[in-house]
Amino acid sequence: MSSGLGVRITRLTRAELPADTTELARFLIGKIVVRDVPDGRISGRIVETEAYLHGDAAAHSFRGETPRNRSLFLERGHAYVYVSYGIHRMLNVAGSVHGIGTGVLIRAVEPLDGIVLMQARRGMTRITDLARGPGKLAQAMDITLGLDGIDLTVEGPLWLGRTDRTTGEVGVSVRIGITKEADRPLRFFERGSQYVSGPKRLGSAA
DNA sequence: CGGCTGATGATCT
DNA sequence: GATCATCAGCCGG
Repeated sequence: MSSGLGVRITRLTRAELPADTTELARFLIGKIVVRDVPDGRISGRIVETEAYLHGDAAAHSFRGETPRNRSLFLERGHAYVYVSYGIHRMLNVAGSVHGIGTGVLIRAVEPLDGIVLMQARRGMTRITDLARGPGKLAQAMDITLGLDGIDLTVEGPLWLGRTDRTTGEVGVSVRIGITKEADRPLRFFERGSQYVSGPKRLGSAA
């Protein structure tokens, strides 16, 4: 915010997170990602997610645990951050119990706090383009590999919260940018939000 | 806005 | 050596 207090955000507890990964992906719509950096707070309201499940050929965990995807196998509520296409970082929330690899990809947020910081990091000003897409989101919110594996339900540099604002109707579609298991309805988004990525035919605009 | 393409480098086979 | 859970830029409508 440019003046006064930021948005009132309370931290989510692990117990609040649905134990089913698909339910978690839907639950996270309207919740808040908070990134506390030395310069201040960057936060955004989640408007788009995708679930990646156990036994799902599109999931990074499908072929078992490796050094990269290790965090996916942590208990739900931990961060899994990885590098995509050699350049973009992606933020996921692990969704299952220790030893089972599932997760929710956070694809887009509506900027709340720290918009000036996001604009500086993104090198552009248009609010609707700051975090519309997982790579843009990570760049705007300074999501680094150093955050991989941290617990998002405790105090720290990156955590999940909620506000008292009500969430709009949640739409469902197929996931974006994958070829395996591409027909499963595992993408969730807030209908009508201007901050959602992807083609309009998937319902991203109203 | 939709469609296409090249960039880019970590990861795993 | 192949494979990407993407993006910016460019083009046409």
